[in-house]
Amino acid sequence: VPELPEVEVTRRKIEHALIGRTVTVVTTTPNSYFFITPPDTLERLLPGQSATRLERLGKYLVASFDSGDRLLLHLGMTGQLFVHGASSVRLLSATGGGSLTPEGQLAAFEADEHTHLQLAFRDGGPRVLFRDVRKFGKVQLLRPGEAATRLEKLGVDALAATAGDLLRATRGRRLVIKTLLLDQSVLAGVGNIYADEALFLAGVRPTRRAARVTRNDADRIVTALQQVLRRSIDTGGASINDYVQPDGEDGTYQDERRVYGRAGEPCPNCRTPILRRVIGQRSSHYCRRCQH
DNA sequence: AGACTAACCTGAAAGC
DNA sequence: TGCTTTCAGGTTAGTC
Repeated sequence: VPELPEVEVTRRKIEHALIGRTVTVVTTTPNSYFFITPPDTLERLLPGQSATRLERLGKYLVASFDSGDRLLLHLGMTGQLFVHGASSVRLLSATGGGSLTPEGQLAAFEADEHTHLQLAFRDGGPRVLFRDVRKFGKVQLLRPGEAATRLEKLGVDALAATAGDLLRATRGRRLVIKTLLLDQSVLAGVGNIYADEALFLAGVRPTRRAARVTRNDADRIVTALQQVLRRSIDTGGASINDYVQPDGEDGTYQDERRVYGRAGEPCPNCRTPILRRVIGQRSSHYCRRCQH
C-alpha cells in the first residue's frame, strides 16, 4: 500500500508515459467515492491536453497540463497506477498482485472492473491505468487557478523535513508521537509502516506523548525516517499487500522491515518479541526493550 | 483548535 | 467445505 516511497516509485515509473503525450480518450467507471471530479467531467475536459510535469506532494501525485489544469491522484489504500503493456513481465491477477500465466508466458496488464480511470493517447502508445479495488483513492481535476484544499493542508514533505519541523509540531500536543507522525499536515507522506520503522530505529516508543519528545529524539526520528524512506524508494517500495510498481514489479522493502508486521518475532537488536498494539485505530509494532 | 470516532469500500486470511 | 469474523499501509466529516 502506498506511502511516500511507493508513491515516489510510482511517479518515477509513470512519468514517461504521461509527459508530452496528448490525451485522446478517457475511460472511467460509474461515479463513486473515488471521483472528486465526476467521471463525465474528466471525459469531457482531459482529451486534447498534454501533461508537462508529474510531481509528488506527500502521498499525492499532481500532473500539470499545458492548459493549466492539474490532475490530483491519490492512491488511497489499494490504488495502483499502471502503464498498460509496459511490463510484459507479469499478468495482473484479480488480487492486484502480479503472477506469471500458467504457461509462464508474458502478458500485459488489462483493465478490469476495478480500473476506474484509463487514459489513451494520440500516439496510440501505452495507456495509463488507475486501478483501485477499495476505491479509497481519489481523482480530482483542478482548473487553472483553482485552489487545492487538499494540497494546502499538507505539511512539509517528509523527505525535506527537519528535526525542527517535527519538534515544533509536538509542542503543547496531547497526542502520542506515532499519531503525530501520521498527521499529513505535519510531515506529508508518512504512513503506518514507515512511522513504525522510523520510531524503532530512533528508539522512541510509539506511545510516547508528542510533548515529551526531546530535541535529540526529534533529530533521531527525522534521520531514521528519511533513512527508511530513501532506502524504500531505492528498493522499489514495500509490496506487502496490494502494492506493485507501474510495470508490475514487486518492491522489496518489505524484506527489510524491522518491526512492521512482525509481532511476536524477535527484535533484531535484542531478541525480545516485537509487540503489536492499536494506537489511534492503527496497528503499531515496537520493541518494549529498545524503544522508550 | 485539538482529539477522537465512524465511515468510505473490497477482498484475503483466519477462525469456527 | 463453507460460513463468519477480522484485518488492511489512508483520509475526512462529524462530534465533543
